[in-house]
Amino acid sequence: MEVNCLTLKDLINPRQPGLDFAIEDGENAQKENIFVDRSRMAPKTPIKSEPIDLSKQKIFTPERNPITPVKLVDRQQAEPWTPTANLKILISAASPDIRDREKKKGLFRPIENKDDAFTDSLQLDVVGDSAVDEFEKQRPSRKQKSLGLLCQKFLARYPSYPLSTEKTTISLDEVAVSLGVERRRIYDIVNVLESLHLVSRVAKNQYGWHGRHSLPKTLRNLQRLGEEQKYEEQMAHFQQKELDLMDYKFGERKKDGYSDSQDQQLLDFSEPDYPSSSANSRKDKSLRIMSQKFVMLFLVSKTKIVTLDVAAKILIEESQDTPDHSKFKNEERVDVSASVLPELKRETYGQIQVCAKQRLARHGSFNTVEASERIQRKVNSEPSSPYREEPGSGGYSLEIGSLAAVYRQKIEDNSQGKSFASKKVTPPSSSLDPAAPFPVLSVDSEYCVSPLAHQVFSVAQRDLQAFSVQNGLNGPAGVVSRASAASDVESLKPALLAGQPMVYVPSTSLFMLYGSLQEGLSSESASERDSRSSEVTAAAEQSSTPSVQKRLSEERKPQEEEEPATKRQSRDCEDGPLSLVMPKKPSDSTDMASPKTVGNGGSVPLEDIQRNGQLPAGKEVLGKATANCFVSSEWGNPSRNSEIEKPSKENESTKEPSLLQYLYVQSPAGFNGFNVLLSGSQHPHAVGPSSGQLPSLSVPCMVLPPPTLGPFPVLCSPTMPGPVSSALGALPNSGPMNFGLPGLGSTAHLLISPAAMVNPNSSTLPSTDPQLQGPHSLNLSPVMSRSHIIQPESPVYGGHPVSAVKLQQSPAPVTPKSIRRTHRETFFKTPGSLGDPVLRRRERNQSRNTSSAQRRLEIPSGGAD
DNA sequence: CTCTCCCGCCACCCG
DNA sequence: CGGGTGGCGGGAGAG
Repeated sequence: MEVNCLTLKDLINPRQPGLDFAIEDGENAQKENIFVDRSRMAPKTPIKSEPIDLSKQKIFTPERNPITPVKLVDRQQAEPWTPTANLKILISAASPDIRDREKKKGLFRPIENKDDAFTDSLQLDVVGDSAVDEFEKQRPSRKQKSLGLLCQKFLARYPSYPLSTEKTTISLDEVAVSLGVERRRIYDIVNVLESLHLVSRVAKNQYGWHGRHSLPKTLRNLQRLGEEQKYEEQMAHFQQKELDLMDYKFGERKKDGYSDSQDQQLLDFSEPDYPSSSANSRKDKSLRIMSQKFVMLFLVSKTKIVTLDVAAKILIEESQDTPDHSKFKNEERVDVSASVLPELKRETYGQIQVCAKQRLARHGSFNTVEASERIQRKVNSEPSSPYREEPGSGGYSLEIGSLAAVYRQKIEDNSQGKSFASKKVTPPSSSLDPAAPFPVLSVDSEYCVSPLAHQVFSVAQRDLQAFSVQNGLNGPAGVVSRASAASDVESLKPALLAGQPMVYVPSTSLFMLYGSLQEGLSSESASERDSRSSEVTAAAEQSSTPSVQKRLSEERKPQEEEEPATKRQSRDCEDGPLSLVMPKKPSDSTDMASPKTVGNGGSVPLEDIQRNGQLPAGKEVLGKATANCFVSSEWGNPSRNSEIEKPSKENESTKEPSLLQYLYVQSPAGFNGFNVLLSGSQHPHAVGPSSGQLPSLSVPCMVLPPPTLGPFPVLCSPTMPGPVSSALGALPNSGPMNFGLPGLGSTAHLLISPAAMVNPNSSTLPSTDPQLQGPHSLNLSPVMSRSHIIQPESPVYGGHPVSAVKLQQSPAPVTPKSIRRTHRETFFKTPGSLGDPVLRRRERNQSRNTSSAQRRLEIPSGGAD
């Protein structure tokens, strides 16, 4: 694997999720990634500065958001290598005027693929000529252009949970420009999102961004509709057929079965009358409707496995009105939907494939382990082929059960060999212990925690995957990692298990969907939330050592309860972004998928698990590498939503959204291979007032196990130092979490500090924003007692070396004040959410006052939902 | 070679 | 009638 250090640049420009993932070694994937990175990196200029002028619109913040950079990223991603991407970046970096001009010229549009020439020139300036050549060589592959990625980019531009007060307008043109794609593509995305009510059309060229607030409801409704439609049955029917077909094929028969005729019986129902669908005249509805139906299928599916084939059949049947050829189109529609919702697509797709295969192979029972192995193999073999659904080959996603199995094995293996890592990494057990107050400092000192922020998280979500992959976190089998690495977002497919615990890979979309679902489902009680997570964990269950976790969880609960109001929001954040999704019980009427853990996984007693929600997450993480972020996020989040946003604002205040979201340091000295993820710019900075409030800072950090270690327990360091324990109690997030997997034993622990630590005085951090922004110079807050200089030896991507960062650790105990939720929030937030500049600002302002310590999130009334 | 799905033309419809 | 939308064919690209 390549070394993975994130350079500041990287941090600065949050890459898109998808791309990041790709980073892996996978040949193809890497190529892409690499290029992308380069392009990103190439422009040393503040890439993020401003992506594009979305600003025109009133409230949009998306652009500015840290995430916003996504745009840039997006572009890059979209056209990663292409000069165009660079060009775009440059332009964006450049003054608005320039941008405008460019736009006018229409450079961008053509740009997508074609402008190379033009871009080249530009790029040259910024980047080296050679680079250009390379770029040209590698044009953006189709993958890069995929709808899935595009969709992610799109989503990244907007806050997941926009304040109600704020209205975000989406200008199709702007988006198209910023994403470097044609409008036509944007329509596809918008239509799908519209079907989920994430956006709604306001006027021509104008869509309103609703965010995920209503997503849970929407999903519930869809689920309900799907249930009414009896999609589940249909699916089962078709799936069965599919399997049979496979068998037949092998046997000799051919696909008769497939034919719809038989199936049609099931299909009688009429189209869903989903309100949202603006089924007006025209076909237009098709995409929207198809999307909804597709989602419905997914939601309804107990197995959570939905093959495109099956979906297409069902949906097609429903929409028979259209002529035959239409069928084909419908399939395409489905495909589009799937593309937009990559996770779903992949997952389902892959899963089915796997199952079928297995079945075929073994006529019989499906051995999870074997299955997983196969999958791994496949994944390994074709990491790079994101697109390929791998029709025969397996899927990327694994069932929890299989995943867990593999995972465990891997863990064992790893743990044995790599125990060392765990040793080192794992700081004082005490630290881990929830009860123990917070080892944060110690951790920091030991591990070089940086006072950076949570934004990290958002980034982390995206990048963690990459990290993990790179780092070799792929532990469990590499399966996950590889899969994720595979390239695009798409490759990362979470496996969703319908009633079961889900293993979720953090992909934006999925996150959104699932997170929301959870939220919605369990709207209220934190406890439920916990339970969910616990469920999720189920898969991991065994592994976890509950004791600590339990404690943590216990502590948390109280806290959570304490802060009901906040909870909601926080919850959102938590659930949403973080996610592991576990369908819990749907508190609400519908239980979407949730409710029961079906089972693959686990049978872990919920009780134990509950607290462990984290653990599970951890497991997943292990499994999927990427998961890390999520996990942490969840923990932390209890109250964080609002906060999260706030922080972001703060960043923004500086103006640039924090460029740095987090710093990834590859095994700095002393770490034994552990990589540290520092949150960047998160400071609460808060400007004056707030700063005062926040005396001490702890730095949130994540320690990533060395590549060698596959699975690892995650340690979250609460931002708070000493008081932490209390803090924990107060805030769910705050507590350090230790996730240990039983099997892991020696595995390294990840420390994640959800909350960012702020420096009380901040003197050190004063310029946080700038610093953060500044790619190169980062000052970590003095918080750290010791200063570590971390040099990223090998930059992960482009290899851009990150400038060395010095971390000063200040033993100083962090006071709660310092801690700002902001960090955390950001941390946990999904990329999209993070990005919202506007929110940040507002929140920031609002939040500023909130002193509180720790983590109480005060959510501005408005913010709450 | 097969198959997926991206591109973008151009028709549909709204205003 | 103009322009926003988006259906749908063609073909590039990936396996």
